[in-house]
Amino acid sequence: MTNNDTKPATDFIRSTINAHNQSGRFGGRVHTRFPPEPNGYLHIGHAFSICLNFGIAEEYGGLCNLRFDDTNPAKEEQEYIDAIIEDVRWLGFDWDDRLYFASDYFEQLYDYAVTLIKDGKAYVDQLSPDEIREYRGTLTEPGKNSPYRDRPIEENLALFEKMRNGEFGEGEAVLRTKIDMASPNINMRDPVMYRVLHTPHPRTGDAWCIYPMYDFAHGQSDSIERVTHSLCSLEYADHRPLYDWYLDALGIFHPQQIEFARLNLTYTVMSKRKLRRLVEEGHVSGWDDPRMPTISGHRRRGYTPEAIRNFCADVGVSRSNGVVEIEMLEYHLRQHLNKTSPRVMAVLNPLRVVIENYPDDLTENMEAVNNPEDEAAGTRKVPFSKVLYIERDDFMEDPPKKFYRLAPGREVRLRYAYFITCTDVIKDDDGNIIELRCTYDPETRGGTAPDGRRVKATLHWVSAEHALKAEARLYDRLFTKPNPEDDSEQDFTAFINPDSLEVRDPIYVEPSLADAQPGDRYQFERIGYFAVDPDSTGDKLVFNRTVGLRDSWAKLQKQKK
RNA sequence: UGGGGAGUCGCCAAGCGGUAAGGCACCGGACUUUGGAUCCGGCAUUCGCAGGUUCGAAUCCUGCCUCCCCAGCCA
Repeated sequence: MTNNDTKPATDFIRSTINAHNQSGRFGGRVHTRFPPEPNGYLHIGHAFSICLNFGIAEEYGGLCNLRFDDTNPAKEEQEYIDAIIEDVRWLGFDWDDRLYFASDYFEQLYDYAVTLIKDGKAYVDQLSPDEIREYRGTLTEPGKNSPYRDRPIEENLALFEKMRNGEFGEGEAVLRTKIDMASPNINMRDPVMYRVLHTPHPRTGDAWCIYPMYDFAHGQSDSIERVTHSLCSLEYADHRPLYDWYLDALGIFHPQQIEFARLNLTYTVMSKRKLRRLVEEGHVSGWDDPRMPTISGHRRRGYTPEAIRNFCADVGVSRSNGVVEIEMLEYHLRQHLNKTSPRVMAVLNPLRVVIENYPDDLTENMEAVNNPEDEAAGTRKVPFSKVLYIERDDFMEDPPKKFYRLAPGREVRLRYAYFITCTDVIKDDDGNIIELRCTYDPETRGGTAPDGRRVKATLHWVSAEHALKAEARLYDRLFTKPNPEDDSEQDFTAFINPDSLEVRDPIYVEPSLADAQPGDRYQFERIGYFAVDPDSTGDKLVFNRTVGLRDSWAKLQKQKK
């Protein structure tokens, strides 16, 4: 299929794991985890990490946990937890009963903190947030010790307990690790372990008013879960010394953190903050707007989990920051949809055609193939009659070179039906073409001429009398620039594509679609792949264009411009 | 200017001292009852730059350049 088969599984992560397996560091065990913070919806960048974590575990016969990094109740919500679970599952991954939350470990984490205090490795600092920042120093200047740094252990113990008991307001006290205020790595300058937050937590409610920081929670959570390989993105490389420091200081099971470059895509944005803005500022209809790079947006748009997984595997992991062209994702999308989507005929921009020599009251049911890529998909009947709709783009009164479709006097094939020849063009008073008159050759039923003559084009069509009216939502890229975040002058919203959504209503689709259900995917022949939107009602279907078919005629046109 | 990472075709990415995989994109051509799909062919004398080591370097050494990340009581 793709280079998946040929690509040697020797990227730097797998090499490291192989080395561990050789040395026996983890006894040949491979256990990973996907650790989202429930503060927003998952996007395709997360899908990359999900595929990596679950994929590697599977490859090595290991396990992957789903663990929420819910240590900041100020930003986290149950709604996001639910959505994330649904998205990871939809992508096709399973964590059995290993659904965990960092908040499940709050008591244990608290005990770990007490241990560090008792070992003289942590202290309660009562410097203000501003003072802490000042004391931290800068990138080029060392920081200096807090005046509270050398408090007696007993005092720290008492103070930390007071923090837990709610005797401090937010910003009045924090628990810090005693490491090195002069470290060239800022993360090692007495990092904060706990802060006071008088905010109820989605899961622990008001049981706590102090919450562990990421650095103090993540590694210990990995350790508690016996995770062997803690895969994270590049920006955490600077945190690895701290990750290791806590585990060593506590003397507990020590997983290996490995960092990789996250996935970026052209023509979109990938930060939760920016995605949230798109939603909150109304640039899109919601987190699951089909133009969003969220998993839920892709799902609604008609993407398949397989397409996303194949894409992620094909991109590969590395440590270099890059931006993958959206075309590569679309390639995998078409690749999978082509094999799995039933074909159907739909006319998006109708032009009425009357077959003058066809009987007025006759309806023939033409046999059509459901999926030429999959014989098991079978066939169906499509009604044909005297009055039809074809695509406006499939006719030109004065066709240029290389335009093979219908034109005055020209004969083409109507897919699965007859050869027709255009005999007349009907226009309104303004000169707009409103109807075509054609004749058909009864000998060509099914699409082949007994005399062996050929036509250059095959058009899709729909019977006017039998067609169903529906709505089509045609999506284009959300941004006009490949890297909308690149501009130093303008906000990324300045590059939102004003034409990213075009609604066509009505469109005409063949009657076999009458029972289509939300989520069903089809290929509208010669046009593209479409998925039924949840907005569909009993009497009106709404189709989202997932992605267009490759179109060499359109490409030719583009080149001319 | 401190620390951490990265620089191989337009994009992603193999390569780990023996003379530049693969995929996407692009360009040709074949085939075609989707101008779809499929198939065939083309597409880096060169690996950020400059030196050096070596019979031989993208791979080793030295220096330089560029880009990304870090100064949240965010993750």
